[in-house]
Amino acid sequence: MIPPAKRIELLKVIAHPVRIKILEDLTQGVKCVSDFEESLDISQPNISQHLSLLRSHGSVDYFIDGRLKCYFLREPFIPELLELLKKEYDGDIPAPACCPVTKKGTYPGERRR
Amino acid sequence: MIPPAKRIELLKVIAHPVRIKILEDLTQGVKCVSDFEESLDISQPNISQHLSLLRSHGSVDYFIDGRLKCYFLREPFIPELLELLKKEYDGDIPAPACCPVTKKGTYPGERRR
DNA sequence: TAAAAATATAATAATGTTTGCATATAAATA
DNA sequence: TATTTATATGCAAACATTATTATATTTTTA
Repeated sequence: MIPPAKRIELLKVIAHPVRIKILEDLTQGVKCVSDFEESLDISQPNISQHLSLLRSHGSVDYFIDGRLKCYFLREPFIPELLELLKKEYDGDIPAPACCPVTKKGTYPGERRR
Repeated sequence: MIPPAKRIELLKVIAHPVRIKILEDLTQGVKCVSDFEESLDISQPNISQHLSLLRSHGSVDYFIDGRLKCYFLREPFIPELLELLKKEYDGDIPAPACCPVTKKGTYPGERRR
């Protein structure tokens, strides 16, 4: 079964260094826009744009409190993805023992890298 | 700790419907380019382009057997990601009980959505 | 009520991604 | 050796993403 288009879209939206950082920050708790101004070193409008994109994809939402907007994580897929991103692996998947098992059958050429 | 730039780059490369499908196919075993021609419904040059991008990021590699190129998964992060992508969640993360806990202190405005 | 603070929006330029198409390469076969 | 098969490459057009700048909106405070 192939992951549905929506989930792939979401993945694409998340896959940006600034947005990853925003989401990482949000796993620590609620943050308002000016908090991100401290941790992100990009302009305020740019932060708002990234937040707006994340919100439009349901990744985050906010409460309004006075003149602050207090953002929080909404999409349960995200914390697990962030965990996976940090995971370390030792070595690659081993190359398959022999090839090819394919619709075309086996070809006579010498196998090599 | 923030996932390093390389891993985010990789995520971005993976986050494309065709490439997800290619990687899904490869979790089933070795595939050559013409196998993808059957399962993907895009042109052969386009398939080669996607494979080439995946290879340049270390996601896949191939053996040559005759005139076939037999692609296989190389990046151990990928199978786990594909699993996670298929995972279902029921409902969003619950909104935090109260806000805001921020550098600016608590603002007097009424909290609301 | 005017000014300040916090955030958002719009327009734009720069950049990057994706695909389509034509062509190239390399190996196998006739 | 000419043809066919399998795959790759190069280039350009279409499209999407990103950051920047200026400005707008909303709320609070003076």
